[in-house]
Amino acid sequence: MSFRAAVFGLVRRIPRGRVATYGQIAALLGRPRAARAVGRALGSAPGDLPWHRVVNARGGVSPRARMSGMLTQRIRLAQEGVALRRGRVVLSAHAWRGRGTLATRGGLACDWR
DNA sequence: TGGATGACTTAAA
DNA sequence: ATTTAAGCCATCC
Repeated sequence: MSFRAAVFGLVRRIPRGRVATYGQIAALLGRPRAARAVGRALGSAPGDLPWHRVVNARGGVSPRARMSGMLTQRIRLAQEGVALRRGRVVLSAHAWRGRGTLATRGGLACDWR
């Protein structure tokens, strides 16, 4: 399975009203330093993928070529109850804890602060 | 095969 | 709080 497919699979497990960071996704996939690649993968995500639930380490909507995407992301997040305070998601309140995400491989604790 | 490309991240200034 | 610089990486061409 390609890294990309794995990313999609994991993103689909993020519950409504919750968000994950690029780094978190990468870590959960066993590639703690592939955060950047995660973002790149989302660039070509299927239309039904809840890509809007992925934000950067600071809880903000990462800048991108087209502004429309950022707008959509903010709107979609708001629609499911994820509010942005000063332009950032309050991770302490909406961060996805991804428990049991990788029951198979051990020692993959998502390390975030 | 090799280099370019970002929806990243962290450390430092 | 902001900005810069430098790693890091799966894809794409």
